[in-house]
Amino acid sequence: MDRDSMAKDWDAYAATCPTRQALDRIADKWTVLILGLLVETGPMRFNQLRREIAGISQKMLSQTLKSLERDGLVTRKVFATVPVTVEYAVTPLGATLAQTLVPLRVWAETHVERMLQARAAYDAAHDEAHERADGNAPARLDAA
Amino acid sequence: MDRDSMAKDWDAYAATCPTRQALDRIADKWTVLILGLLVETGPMRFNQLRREIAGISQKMLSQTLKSLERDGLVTRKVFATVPVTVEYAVTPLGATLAQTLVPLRVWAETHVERMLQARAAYDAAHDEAHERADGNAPARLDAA
DNA sequence: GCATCAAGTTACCATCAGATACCAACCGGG
DNA sequence: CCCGGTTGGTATCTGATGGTAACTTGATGC
Repeated sequence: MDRDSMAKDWDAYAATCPTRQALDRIADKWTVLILGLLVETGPMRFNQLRREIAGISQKMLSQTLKSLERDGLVTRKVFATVPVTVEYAVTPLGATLAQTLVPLRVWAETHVERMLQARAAYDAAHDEAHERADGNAPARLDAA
Repeated sequence: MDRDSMAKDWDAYAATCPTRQALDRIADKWTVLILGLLVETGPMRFNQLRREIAGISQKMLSQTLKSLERDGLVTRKVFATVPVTVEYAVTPLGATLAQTLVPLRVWAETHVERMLQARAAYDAAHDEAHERADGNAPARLDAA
């Protein structure tokens, strides 16, 4: 009855909880972009994904896709066509994840300007403090 | 009207877009846990965070907090108490981010079992294919 | 004088991400 | 016939990154 129907107190704040590893996998730049694309565009081929996600390397793409497939978030379908074709698609489980990942990408696109402003202000304050503290490097100690 | 209220075509799928770096920072295990904790518990001190987030090292905590402060997502307040006390709190901007990060942690806690099942199935299929390269192998269709 | 707590920093090492090159099958052109 | 181009990867090398543990600073207490 209560074998696995109930969440058994999974806690991402516990070091050894599998949730920690899961979070590490899903809270990932490439995962956000890949799942977001697959969910919005539908099934895609390997090189199609690679072209759409500018700047991703084959290694990271294939590696991330393999992880996602292993965790049941995407499916991989091979077509024995002329040059072999491989199609990736999100699973229902992956779709539920994508629904929480897409807002993350949207947040980034929406608030990146504010972050850049904050960063510039922080750096300016730091440069100022650095310059007025001393014009030269006083802490020139030998490496112990 | 549209001085900076309008997003100027930021695109996380473009390799050089700052959104990519922003996404890399916010789509991070420790960022999810730190912001989630600060938003739910309120301002916290350094070692308090360290104790609550089991398994995080001082290095990663201070590093992540410094990034978050630089990007205007948390504030750092130093109290000149007996042993110096430092309090971290989320900014309004950080709070908006936390609202999209918390569901991510919740998703992980909710669906980790399904992921573990999928992973076990995937690994079993792989081990099977690896150990027995004969007979009634279902994944032996490609005949490579 | 020594240990202790707070909040870090630093050194060191294992792992990882990124760039590049290569592979295998197939096809079209010269 | 050989060259280059397509698909979907793997292999290699290197610089960046994450984790572990030790050291720092500064006051407090025994």
